[in-house]
Amino acid sequence: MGRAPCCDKDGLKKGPWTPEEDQKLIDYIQKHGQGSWRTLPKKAGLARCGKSCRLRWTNYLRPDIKRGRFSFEEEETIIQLHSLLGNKWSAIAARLPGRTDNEIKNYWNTHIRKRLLRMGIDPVTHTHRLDLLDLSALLTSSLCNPTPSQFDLSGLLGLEPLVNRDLLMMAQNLLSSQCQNPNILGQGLPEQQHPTPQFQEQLSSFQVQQLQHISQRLPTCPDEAQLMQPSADFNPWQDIITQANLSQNDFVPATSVNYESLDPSFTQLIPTPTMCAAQAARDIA
DNA sequence: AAGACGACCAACCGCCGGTGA
DNA sequence: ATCACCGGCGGTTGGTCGTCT
Repeated sequence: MGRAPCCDKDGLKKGPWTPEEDQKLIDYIQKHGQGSWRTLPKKAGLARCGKSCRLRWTNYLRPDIKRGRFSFEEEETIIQLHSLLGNKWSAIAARLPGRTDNEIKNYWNTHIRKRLLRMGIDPVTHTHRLDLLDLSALLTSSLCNPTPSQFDLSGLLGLEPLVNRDLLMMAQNLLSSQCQNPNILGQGLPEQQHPTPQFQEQLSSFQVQQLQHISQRLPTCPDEAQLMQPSADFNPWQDIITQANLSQNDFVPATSVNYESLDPSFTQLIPTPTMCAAQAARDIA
């Protein structure tokens, strides 16, 4: 049983602050300084709880607050600090003069987090994800340029603990179409490895044209700089995630992959998701 | 024109740690 | 050692506004 909320008493106002309330708070703090939040509202003539006053002051009324859009430098700083500190918003805010923890938290959740996801970066671990195009790259290289040993699909099953099984099946399905040799892929799989009817339905809406479309939009001969910096408004993984109606839970962070458990021919293709995507696009084209 | 939808963000909520009685 | 109080923190909510259909 937690403590009762500090402002559940009758008569205390909640919700948005009016300009008059703001002015009362500013006047009081300019005259007496901040602190003693519990008693401040009464002294300042405000029908608010102390907590509400403190929040209003620290997040909005403080004179040293910098308003307006975050600069590119600030954004980069937030990303770097978040990779070190995690969701320690107050610690991050302490290193960004004029910005509040609440503002940074909001900005992270509404802008940066989404941008990282679009770039194929896990916003929690700050690492690239092992995702569908990683798999497609692995499969493409292994199956479309086959040697007898690479035709053995048993090695692919080693990926199964790492990736949603349906996702693995989808990758196989995609590439079986691309390789125009679906029989190869169907061989050697135990019955339980085949996708559920429900998932097959999903697959039907996610056809090879989509991947071809994506491959056309990738640079044909990307240099390393381009590979490492996917365009902000285009991310092939996001397209695929959207098309296939997948969720984040269908993926595992690349850092959690046990590379040693994989066939060497796969691990050499893993370096970055972007590299894999470009390789897959080249192979398909 | 209007309703649906999503993005944004101020504000709230519950919890935690520090402190003093 | 225990309890109450206080300030602070991170997660979540809900109102507002712009865009889309």
